[in-house]
Amino acid sequence: MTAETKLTLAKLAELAGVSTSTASRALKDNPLIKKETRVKIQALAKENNFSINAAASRLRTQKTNVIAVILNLIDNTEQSTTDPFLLKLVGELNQALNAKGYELLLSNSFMASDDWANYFIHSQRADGILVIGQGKTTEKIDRAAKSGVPIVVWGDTKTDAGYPIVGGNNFLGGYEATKYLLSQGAKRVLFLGDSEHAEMGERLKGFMQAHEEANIEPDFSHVGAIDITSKTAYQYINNRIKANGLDFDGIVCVSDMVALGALKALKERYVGIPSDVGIVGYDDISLAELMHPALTTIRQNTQQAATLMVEQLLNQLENKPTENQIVETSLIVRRSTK
Amino acid sequence: MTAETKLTLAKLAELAGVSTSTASRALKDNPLIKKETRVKIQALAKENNFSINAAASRLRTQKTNVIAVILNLIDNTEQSTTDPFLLKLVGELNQALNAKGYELLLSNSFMASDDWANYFIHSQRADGILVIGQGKTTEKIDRAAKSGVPIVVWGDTKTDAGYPIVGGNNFLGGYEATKYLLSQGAKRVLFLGDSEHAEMGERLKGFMQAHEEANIEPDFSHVGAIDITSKTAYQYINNRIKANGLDFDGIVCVSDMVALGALKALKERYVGIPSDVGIVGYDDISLAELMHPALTTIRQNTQQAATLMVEQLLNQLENKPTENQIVETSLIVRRSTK
DNA sequence: GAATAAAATGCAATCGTTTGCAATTTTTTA
DNA sequence: TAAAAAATTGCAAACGATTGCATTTTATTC
Repeated sequence: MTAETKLTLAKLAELAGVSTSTASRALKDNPLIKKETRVKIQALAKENNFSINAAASRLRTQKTNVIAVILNLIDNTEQSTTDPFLLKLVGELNQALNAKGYELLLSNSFMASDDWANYFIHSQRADGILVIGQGKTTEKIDRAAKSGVPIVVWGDTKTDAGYPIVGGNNFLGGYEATKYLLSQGAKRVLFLGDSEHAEMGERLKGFMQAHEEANIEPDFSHVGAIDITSKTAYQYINNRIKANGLDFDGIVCVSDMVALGALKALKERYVGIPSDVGIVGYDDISLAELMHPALTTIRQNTQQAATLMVEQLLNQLENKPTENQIVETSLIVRRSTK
Repeated sequence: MTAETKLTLAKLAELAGVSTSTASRALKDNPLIKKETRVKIQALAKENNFSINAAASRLRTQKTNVIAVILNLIDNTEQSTTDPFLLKLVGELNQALNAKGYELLLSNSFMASDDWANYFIHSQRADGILVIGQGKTTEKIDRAAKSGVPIVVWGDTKTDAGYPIVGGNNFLGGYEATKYLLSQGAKRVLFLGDSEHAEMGERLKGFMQAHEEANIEPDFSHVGAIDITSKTAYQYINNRIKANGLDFDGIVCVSDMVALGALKALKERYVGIPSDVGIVGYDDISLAELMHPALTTIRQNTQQAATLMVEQLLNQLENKPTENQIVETSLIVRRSTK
């Protein structure tokens, strides 16, 4: 029915009785073209459901208006595909990018070969890269950045790298979480998370600092180095109690998911929360307040995070200077702490 | 440093001392080219970090190897950006698409104008469209499909549309959830969800059927028609109890998120779960088993869902026949029911 | 009303690949 | 060893939009 041969700019121009150059300019509202002509062509385009061929346009302009977002998974953990915080961030990035006229190409670090600069940028699939998570090693990121590709990373802002990093104030987050627990009377606080991971390492430092200020010697046996999933947290707490009994009265978790795992293990053993053990999570995912007890946690403003990341990336695309950015972090007190 | 002018196929060919045609074919392992030449050029390409210009390639071949995934949000609900189930599905789709050599362009229904066929396909941004959710009206989907665009929808498979739909067995899910509650002695079961939404409507039918088989007259006052978020569920249960007292002893929820909201409201009022009220969720998101009590729920196999959707889409791209597909659905019994 | 300036439009090259067909080289056959 | 067949390679024309520059049209000035 409507199977006229595909509508191209040339045909549209012909329909309008102008040249393709005029048509092209008219569609972009170029003031070089008489206003009258512009509106006429624009109307015609709308009427005929015309839309510019992106492939051709990209080839010609050397610009794609696409940004690749890479979920930088920690190798074989299933974390990221599932982690609500990261996925939420993806959603926010999508909004933020759209608002600036960009589209979002989603990737994870498994595919897309190892050479991001080539795969995404030189191949003209995208104009820039947003990486979610530093992973355990920043090798790939560094390589891409070194080759001059516009790139922004969500991670630990204390890392001094050749590219802008946007992240929460992890030190402060860890500090406040811990301080709050201690101020409520906790004496033996556990840190649950993998401190080799840069962001988590910062939080651990905050954890230490809070102890120092409270004149409590942080007991390193209380620092649990585990991979960041609820399942492992659950197992860890279970095993620990089995082995040592309840030798702690507070937990600082590196994510709400981890907190949930811990919470479950404790509840199953009838440990009172917050009476026996206080728990503080991290991220403030939407479920945190639905928990019972509702989870005290450190909120990271994902919307702001997305906006800042996109901002920094656009700065690079426009050759403006860039800098690391810190996202608001705040302690949300709920019922899992006294 | 490495700022030689950008490497194109032509230059690579020159380096190798062959024509661009030969180079092009060699890179695709075309048997037309002598094996020896092929490996030589491939090696050279790897060595020089060459990668084909996607824009040019797409223009020439009229194929993008990109699939657009549209989160078809229900207008101004904040649902989808947050809903773990939908985001999980996105993650799985990404994997499934990558496995078939496609990339994933993420969109939500807010942007991308209203004319998907044009915006994504005719403009050569993508080869096909995967829609997550039917929304309240399928208008946009219908329009896109009518214009002959390859499209697959996640939704209610009972809908008879001009395009393949992949979805869970919603009738069965609703049926089993309800039947289980009734079999455990529940007498007044609430259905929590918006039955105007096609998938939810099916679940409601299953709900009815189970009642019929158990010879219990489903009391329509027990069908709560609410928008599907945990917040509204929480409010609904709160208001209801305030108004009517505890006039039910079981809840079938249309999502785990809704179940969590309900759960929270009940717990706050010290309603025993499952002793006073049994709850069954839907989706089996990763948090379901972390709840306390762990949530009985209907699991939908998202991985299978993603695989089937991609399969149906590829069928369309290859002009093979397509059909609606039903994803495995199973009752996972945990502690929120007797 | 002619000359000049300003505004509007069109020409044609270009972006980098792919591919039908023609041309060349190598192998086989008689 | 020449002719025919098979195996390799190269030529050149697309794909559809954008844009510097030239050209035409319209408005302004004297």
